[in-house]
Amino acid sequence: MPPTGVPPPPGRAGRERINCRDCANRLHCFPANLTGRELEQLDSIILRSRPLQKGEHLFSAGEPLLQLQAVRSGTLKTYLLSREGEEQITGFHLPGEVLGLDGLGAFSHPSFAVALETSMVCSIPLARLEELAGSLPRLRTELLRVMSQAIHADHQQLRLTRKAAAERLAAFLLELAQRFSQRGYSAQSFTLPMSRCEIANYLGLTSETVSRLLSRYRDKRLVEISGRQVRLTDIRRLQQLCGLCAAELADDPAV
Amino acid sequence: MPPTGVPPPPGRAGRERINCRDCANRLHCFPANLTGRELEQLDSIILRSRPLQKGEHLFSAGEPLLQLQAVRSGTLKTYLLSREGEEQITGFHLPGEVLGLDGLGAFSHPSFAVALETSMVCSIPLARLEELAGSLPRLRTELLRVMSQAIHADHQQLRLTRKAAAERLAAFLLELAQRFSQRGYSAQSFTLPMSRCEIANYLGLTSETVSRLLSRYRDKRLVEISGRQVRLTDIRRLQQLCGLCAAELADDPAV
DNA sequence: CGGTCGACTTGATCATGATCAGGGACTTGC
DNA sequence: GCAAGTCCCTGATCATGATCAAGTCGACCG
Repeated sequence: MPPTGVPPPPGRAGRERINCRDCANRLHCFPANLTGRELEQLDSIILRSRPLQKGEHLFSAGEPLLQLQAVRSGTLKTYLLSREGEEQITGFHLPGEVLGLDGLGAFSHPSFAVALETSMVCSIPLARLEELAGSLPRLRTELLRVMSQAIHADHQQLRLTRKAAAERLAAFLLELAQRFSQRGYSAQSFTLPMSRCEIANYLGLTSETVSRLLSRYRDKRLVEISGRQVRLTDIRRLQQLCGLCAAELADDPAV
Repeated sequence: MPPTGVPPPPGRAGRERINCRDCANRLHCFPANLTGRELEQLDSIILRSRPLQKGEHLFSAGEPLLQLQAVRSGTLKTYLLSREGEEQITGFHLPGEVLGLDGLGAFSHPSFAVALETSMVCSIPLARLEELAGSLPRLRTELLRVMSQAIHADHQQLRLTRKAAAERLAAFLLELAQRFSQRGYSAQSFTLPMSRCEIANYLGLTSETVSRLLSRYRDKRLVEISGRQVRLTDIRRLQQLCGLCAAELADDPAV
């Protein structure tokens, strides 16, 4: 297996006492806008458990939702399972991203979360979080921010769904690159934490189509691909592609 | 124009002082689980403004988001506008449903909301809501519930996207029926508040496909259709259809 | 080392739904 | 009344991406 897409955050040994203040993910995580004392209070209710191995589930649909969970390192995917047993991936989650938001209302998970590689997660017990939210206005604001971002992201994803396959995949790669870059990794060069199949599922395509498109991108010198290792060699044209339709990729000599 | 899909809630004259306690939508709205004093406090910060006419915008992308808004009567749609000017409908909103959740983080609307028919809306100023949330734990829970439901609904919508057209439309009709029914109207017989074009846009189809499918449903005696007036004559088989693919609708003699 | 397994790639064919085109029903305004 | 406009329906054709079918590559393992 190729190396993982999301190595542990740079500049931090794994051994020391982990806390939010020093966490490399802080600015992309839940407590992005909390300060000093607030951060300490939040920190004091957070639980950090053992790493999840690749393929291990963090939670499953139907289980009670007793805590929100934030990715600390690694990558997870969340997915729904239909009655017929079809998996529908609803998201890939990088460090700093919060899981469990879809079940807060029902206090029960509607979805599954599984690690795509060895991953660490911070757990925030709901009962204590709600209690703390009473005294920390900024924490409330943060909660709303995180949830509202999730809603907006879902809408964007929904919008993508209507575009041609080539455009969807380009947008997916660019979005991944941007998220890696925000987290201090290269935007040009990274390792996909997920399989072609999972990308396809997420984008509403088949793995064959994803394969073919990646090959086409490679032939057009937009990307270099080797297994899950990706290098975006022409981000500009990938971005242009996102505004165009698939036909334009095939026909336009500029692409 | 045909009669509106969502008449004013039964049992309430329009003239008296409107409040949450007596509102027909209460149980499907924001304050579903609030009681006595809590309800009064929430009620005291809510503003009710003049009705929106069909086609009037409640808000537009880019505008500051100073209040959450709940549909009191009528129907609205929310949509995103791409740089190229393409509209993507993100939802149809019946009485009791809350608008603006996608922009809470940024304090600015990412989407547009427009009335599909004459509609009334209750506005909840954000500043006062956040203040009130500090003292009312149950209000905080409600906020989370509403947002989390929105996220879950978006995931379901995303899941639908992968199904065949016939299935998507059937699921759409059934979901609408269920929402009407929850609000005290008939689940069998209702008037669509939106055009074929808008249904198509929402479902990621074309209006031609929606038209054809409705005709096919009619031929198969699953529905009766007259303009925007819909009668679901065989809900059972529509439900079965949701688990099947389009081919099965065409081939299966049972359908 | 050979063998197996899963992930990935590539080619050929097919079907779903988009696109293009035309016509009808109904509303609104003059 | 007629004209113009919008919404809706239906038919014909086309293209995108799914499906079916091999085959390759690399990792892991006895």
